[in-house]
Amino acid sequence: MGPEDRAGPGPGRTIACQSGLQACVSGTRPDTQQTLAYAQSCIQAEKEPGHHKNKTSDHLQQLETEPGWSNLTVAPTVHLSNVSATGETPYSFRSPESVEMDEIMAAMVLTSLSCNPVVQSPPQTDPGPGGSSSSSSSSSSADMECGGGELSDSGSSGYWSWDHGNASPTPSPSVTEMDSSPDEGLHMDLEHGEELNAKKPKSSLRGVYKCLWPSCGKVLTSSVGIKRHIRVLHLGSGSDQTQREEDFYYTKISCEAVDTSSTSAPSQQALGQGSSSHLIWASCGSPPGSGLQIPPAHRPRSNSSSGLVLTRPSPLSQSAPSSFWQIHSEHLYQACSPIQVSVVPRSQGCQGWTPSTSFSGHSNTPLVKPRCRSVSVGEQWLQQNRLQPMSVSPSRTHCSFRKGRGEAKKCRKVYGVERKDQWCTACRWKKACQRFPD
DNA sequence: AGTGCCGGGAA
DNA sequence: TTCCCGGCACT
Repeated sequence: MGPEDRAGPGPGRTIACQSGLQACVSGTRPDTQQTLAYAQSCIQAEKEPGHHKNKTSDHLQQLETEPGWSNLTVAPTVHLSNVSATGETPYSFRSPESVEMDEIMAAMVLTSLSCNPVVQSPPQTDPGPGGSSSSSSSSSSADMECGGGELSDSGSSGYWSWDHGNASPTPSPSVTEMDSSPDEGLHMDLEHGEELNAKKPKSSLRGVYKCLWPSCGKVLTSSVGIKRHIRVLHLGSGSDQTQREEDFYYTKISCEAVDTSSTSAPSQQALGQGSSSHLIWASCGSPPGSGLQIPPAHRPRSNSSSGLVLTRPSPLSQSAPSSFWQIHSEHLYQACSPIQVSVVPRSQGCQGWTPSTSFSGHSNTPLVKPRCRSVSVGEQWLQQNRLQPMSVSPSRTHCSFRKGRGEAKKCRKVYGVERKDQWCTACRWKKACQRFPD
């Protein structure tokens, strides 16, 4: 209700304007997007004077009555003084030159801010039980959650493409899912992603291809490009085999090509769950991965990626049970076989989720180790939600494998000694289990 | 006996 | 640094 409305052309602008103003007034560093939205909206406002005024005041009233926005009391005030002060002697009063100046100013603001990472701290209180907003809160909390503020549609150039029809900086609906149970989170990632797409018919979906190579987050817009990138930078000029393996190392990410905020949001919300995470877009000025290349010697096993890598299910990960997003997280020990988690019904009691090694036709023989030891979704998930270790995927919660020692099953128990190759590396090395930490 | 993993050592 | 394992604590 709320957010969807706000996502619309008119109200969205107003909200954005308020937020921007509030941020400015409160002295905190304004959120880039909000500020952008503010600038943008003001520009827009000036271009359509009368219309703006009515809408603004109407919407302000509406806002003030909305519980979720009650904390924005400053904003309306400021906004009113700003808008109506100039608004009563409205924009029509202005000369074209002044309008143009404002546009220039706005452009400068955009330019100066667009490169700043978003360090958000809008202390947006919980909208409360009003339910108006699971997603209204998410609209800004998404920004909060994500560390990937540097996301930008067009990188450091400072140019922000903006879909006016979709001008609201409403990030994505999906952040609230972090509060929900982890498993739901996975589901909701998916669902929200779809919802998001459904809600934004205007923005076109575009696929980008992300390099899954550890520590490389290169994102390219063409599969050919990403293949070349992988072949050249990671695989080296190699044999036929390496040429065929390029597919293993990238994944396609669907993202919205137009709307910056919504593009970054779904990824951000996933990213935000991890520490020191970042999503690297190829279009960004300096993708960390681009300068960070792994010497071929480390290729086969090195799995420590410097950040969370967000992927869509690729050929590598399509069998992930319910997760749309894969998270690569850093391992102390290079963890994990390239396993895919799939729930295999087993007759023998509660073995629970049984990772099965089906890595694109690779066998699970320990000798043949695929190059990319990607983290299984389940494991990624566990690691990602290490803070909430008790809640696990349903397939696991069904089974009460709570044994006395510790609380979690370790690789040994889960896979058994006979499948030691599927243990996490730490377990194989008789170290503290990384996959199922206590 | 089975398990988890620390500490240490080999490569 | 990576990998492995003896050995201990614990169940």
